[in-house]
Amino acid sequence: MFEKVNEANFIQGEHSVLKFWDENSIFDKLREQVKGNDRWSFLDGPITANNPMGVHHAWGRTYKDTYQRFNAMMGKDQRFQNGFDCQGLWVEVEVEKELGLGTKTAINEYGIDNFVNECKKRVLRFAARQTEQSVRLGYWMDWDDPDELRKLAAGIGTDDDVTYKSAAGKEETDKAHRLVERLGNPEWGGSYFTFSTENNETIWTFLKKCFERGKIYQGHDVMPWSGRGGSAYSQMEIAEGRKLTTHKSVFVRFPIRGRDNEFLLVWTTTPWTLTSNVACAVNTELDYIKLQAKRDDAVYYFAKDNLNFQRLATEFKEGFGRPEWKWPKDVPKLKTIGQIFKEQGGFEERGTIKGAEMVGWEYDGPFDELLAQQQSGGFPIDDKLMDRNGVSCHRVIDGGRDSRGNAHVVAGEGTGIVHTAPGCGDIDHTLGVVHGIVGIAPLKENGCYDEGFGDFTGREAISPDTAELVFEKLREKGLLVAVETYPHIYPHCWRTGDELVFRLVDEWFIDMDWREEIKDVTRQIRWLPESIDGQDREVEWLSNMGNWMISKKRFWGLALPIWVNENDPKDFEVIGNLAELKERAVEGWDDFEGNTPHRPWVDNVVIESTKNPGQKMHRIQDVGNPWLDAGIVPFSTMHYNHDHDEWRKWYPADLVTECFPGQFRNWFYSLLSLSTMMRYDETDDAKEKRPFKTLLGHRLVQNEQGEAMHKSDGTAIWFEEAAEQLGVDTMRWMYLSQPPASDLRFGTRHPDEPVPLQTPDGEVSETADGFTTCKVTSQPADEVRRRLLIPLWNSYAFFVNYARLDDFDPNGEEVPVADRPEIDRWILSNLQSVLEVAQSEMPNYNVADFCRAAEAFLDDLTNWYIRRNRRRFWRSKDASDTDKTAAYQTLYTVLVTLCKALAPCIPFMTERMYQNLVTSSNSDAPQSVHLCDYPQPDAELLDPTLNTRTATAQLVVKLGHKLREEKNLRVRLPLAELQFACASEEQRAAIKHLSEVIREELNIKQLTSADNLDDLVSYSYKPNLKTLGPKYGKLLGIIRKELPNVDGAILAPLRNGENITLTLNGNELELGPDDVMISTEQATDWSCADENGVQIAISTVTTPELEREGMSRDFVRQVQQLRKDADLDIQDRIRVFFNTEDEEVVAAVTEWDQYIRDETLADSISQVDTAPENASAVTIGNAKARIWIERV
RNA sequence: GGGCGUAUAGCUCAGAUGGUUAGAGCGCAGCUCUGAUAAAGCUGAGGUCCGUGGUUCGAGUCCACGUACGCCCA
Repeated sequence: MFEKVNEANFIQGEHSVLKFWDENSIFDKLREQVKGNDRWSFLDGPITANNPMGVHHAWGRTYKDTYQRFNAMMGKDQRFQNGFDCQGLWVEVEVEKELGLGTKTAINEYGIDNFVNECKKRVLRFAARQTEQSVRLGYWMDWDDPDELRKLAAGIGTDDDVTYKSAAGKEETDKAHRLVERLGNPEWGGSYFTFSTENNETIWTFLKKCFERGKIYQGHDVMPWSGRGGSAYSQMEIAEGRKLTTHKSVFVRFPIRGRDNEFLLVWTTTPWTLTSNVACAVNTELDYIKLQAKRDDAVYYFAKDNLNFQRLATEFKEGFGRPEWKWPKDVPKLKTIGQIFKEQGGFEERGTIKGAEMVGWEYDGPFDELLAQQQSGGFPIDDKLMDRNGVSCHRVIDGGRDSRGNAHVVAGEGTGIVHTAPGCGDIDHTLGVVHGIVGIAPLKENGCYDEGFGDFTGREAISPDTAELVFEKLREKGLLVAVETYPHIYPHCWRTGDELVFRLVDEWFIDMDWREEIKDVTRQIRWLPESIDGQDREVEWLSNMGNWMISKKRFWGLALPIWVNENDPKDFEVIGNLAELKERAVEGWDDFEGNTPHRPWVDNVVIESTKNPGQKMHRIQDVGNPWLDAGIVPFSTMHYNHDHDEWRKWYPADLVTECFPGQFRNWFYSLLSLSTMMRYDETDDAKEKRPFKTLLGHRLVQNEQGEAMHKSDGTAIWFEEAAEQLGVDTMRWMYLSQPPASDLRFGTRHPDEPVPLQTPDGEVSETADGFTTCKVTSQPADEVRRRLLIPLWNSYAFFVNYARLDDFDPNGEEVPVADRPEIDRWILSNLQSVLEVAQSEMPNYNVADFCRAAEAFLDDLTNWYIRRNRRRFWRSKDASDTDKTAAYQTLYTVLVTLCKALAPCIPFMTERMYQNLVTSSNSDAPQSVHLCDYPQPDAELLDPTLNTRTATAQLVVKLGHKLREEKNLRVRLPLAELQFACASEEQRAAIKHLSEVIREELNIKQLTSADNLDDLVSYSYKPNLKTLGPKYGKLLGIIRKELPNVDGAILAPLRNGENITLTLNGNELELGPDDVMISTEQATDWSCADENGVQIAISTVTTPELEREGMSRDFVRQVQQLRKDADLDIQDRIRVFFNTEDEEVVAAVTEWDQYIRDETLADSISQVDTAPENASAVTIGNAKARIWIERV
């Protein structure tokens, strides 16, 4: 027996389903059920376990869950392994904040071991949080118990033994860090953690292969550097951190040696680098102006084109290329150089010279008194350049061209004379090497000036005070020409927001000269959605990227397995795994053993050089780029190193899905590169090297206005806020039905409106992380509920509540489908079509199209099938009523099948429905909808003619409604006749076949088929331009104008398919039936319409008999409303009373007494002289009446 | 600065191959229907199809230039 269905209470229902799954271990049963079957391999991209989840994380996770659930219902064995990204600067930054440590020095003082332990703890804590949130989303993965993870977090850094219970239920007792390094291993199950020893060691394997191919090298280069972070940034990281900012830029003059009162005019946006100026670069082909200032007769040289160049004119008008990068309000428009000199007293032009003539000029630098400028060999000292120093190198050089042939020095923004500081700039550094000039690298790791820079020593480069000091000193020396505020896009640290500086560093790189191999692999992969051209984007990145900087001078991350000879920096080796390290170790192994291969523990293991026996090698202090951690997972999590056969089973993954903006140069890139290298010595087939077969990308989650949501201004929606206010099934459908190539406008958070959330543990007013929970509104969510969830629930409730009254037994003998009415066969046929879509689109990772088909089906179900069939369900019970049984069986089949088909998408609601519909009456059925087989379309039930036939009837009904509307004839008023004519015999047959349905829907007494409706309509004729255009060309204008005026009698043969000839404005034309389009207009007493070859006319004449019948239906309608208002049960009987002064109403009620009583379950209808106060005033026909009811 | 893409109703977007009166959903207004429905149906208002020129009998559609916006790369 079904349980009565009440209001949906979606969110409460979700919590009860979670409980049901948990108590009955449904997910475990699913895994058991598919174990050993054919495989479907999904590879999860690790989520950064550093913060709680927001709604933007839930989109991808919904895809992951839905495709896994679908494949599980299709019987596929899977790994179900979630991943957490654990290592890297982003964790360090948060832990630094927690601990109040601002600098690397502070971390060193705190103790690297303590700090690294805190990082591990933070990762474990947030992994626990994200696990809880994911479970709430209904995301089925092999989760660790969050409390077990928290237990491990608490144990890290203590000497206490911890007993940990793994996801697979195994218990193990050990020191916390020794347990933690093994998380995600095959015996324990659970999520993978990129800080695991398996993961780190597999990266060592990768780096060793790179080393064997000679791709690892140490670079001595100027790189973007974060002073606070104490670290260089790779190309990928810089791309994430570009911001619009303003700097004080400065025009400065350098006195030319040997020329009296003549200067190079130089401009820079980074005044701090002037301390380290070594040379000036010009473009040899450019014209340089010689300009004499009136104020002091000084002569300046700079590019001629720059004199009146409107600097940043476009940017002033239009901003810097992104909506949020408008010109800053408080920054004035930039002046031209000419204007600057005019304001300073005017100038005279004294001719021009070519840049080439200036090359070789020597000049005095602005800070030649600094020790660093005077030190032989530069700063730091370069042994090969001991014969020169900064001061002696000051001369004009040729800026040259880059690899694409573009000049480094161009006219425009600056002065055409580029201040060159090889210790402070990328191109500068290259130029320095080419021209054999010394470098001066002023900054230490912390971003402050080193010794040797006078008053600057110890100052922070990016501090505005430093720039002021530079200006002050230049002013004293008479070198300052002008200072201005200059807006530009400048690289910033992507996490801390700090400005980056350029600094000479030693970092480790992978030479990416094997990029063609990676491109070949990229081309073997299917990139979805097709519209975003993912493959092209990836290939383009691979073509343009530079060598991969993999080192970072930080603390928490992969310990790069590079050991360097202490006597010879060129002698280094890469170690491929811990066993190899143990074998090679000559010192420090015993202290290290038992710790994870992280800093600081691994740092003290010393090995002996192979090339130089007897010499010791130490590990470099750097940690690795975190994208190595995420890129190795197709190998590490599938046990490449320890169980190659197992790995072979799951590699390559069938699917990877992530939010794509940014990932082409991050995770996708690292996956492809690492996989290509890992397999280089195993296969030559690019297909065999691909880490995944298909990539499904999706775009970003935005607010309802289409703007980015930010944590900082309170517009980012926390996962719980949405889950407990909108419902998770709702959210999932929003994600799944959204085209992945477009941003999802999710909803709006109202940071000023705190609301408490109802949870199973009671009401909460903040998230577990301490954020106040605020109101979230979402029109898209409302629409999903209105379009999908509510109608589905109501269909289900309708079925169950009537089935209960009738004691319907779902296990009873089936009425053969062939014996059921057409409408039953129609909805069953439509159901098969939906299943066909599921079977074609779900394996194609196109769930959105399936969602669309399901919504369209649900619309047919509620607004046609159920509405049309209500009477079959509510008529009185009769055991031999096979038609009624057929109705129940049909709707039951539809609901149960739909439940299964939608289960991967909306797992909660379908489970609730399934439990009541199926398991309540069938103990043999699978215990959960998610343990069912995914429904397959049944070809026998699929009948396309049913669909077109019904569509034709629906079309007639639609046209009929339209005509009633136009003539203001309400549907309750019966009309006498509808005539129809059709273009095809098929349509005529369909309408005849379903004439009963049409009559009921339109409340029309009689349907008449006609060959044509000529007597009821007149025709109008229009030219068919598509056929006439090619024939008559320019005459078309005349034809269009004149054809409607031609006598209808002349054109009539066209309607019978005959050709005609006519003369228009002296032009003789021959017209065929295809050349003219004919439309209908109506005659008196009839109203006509046509569409798709179906033409109908309804009689608009009413009679007193029809009016009275219409009034009786009005009366019924009003009584039903009263029943509803009184909250009566559908089987309650009533007595009806009415009061009116209109005789027609009395006549109608008397005439239709039996009908009204049947329809309203009324025992009696009585006319009463006076109505009580609360009687309802209604309109019956055109008359007034008051009616009221009493329950019997 | 280079490359790619987009521009259609208040909002989100459809509109092969050029063709008559440019559509849908949401929102808005009105009407209708309703013993499951927080529904549904119909009608209506609302358009400089970014601008300018061109090709054509005919351009939202093709071409050129311009403008704005987005993405990628410097």
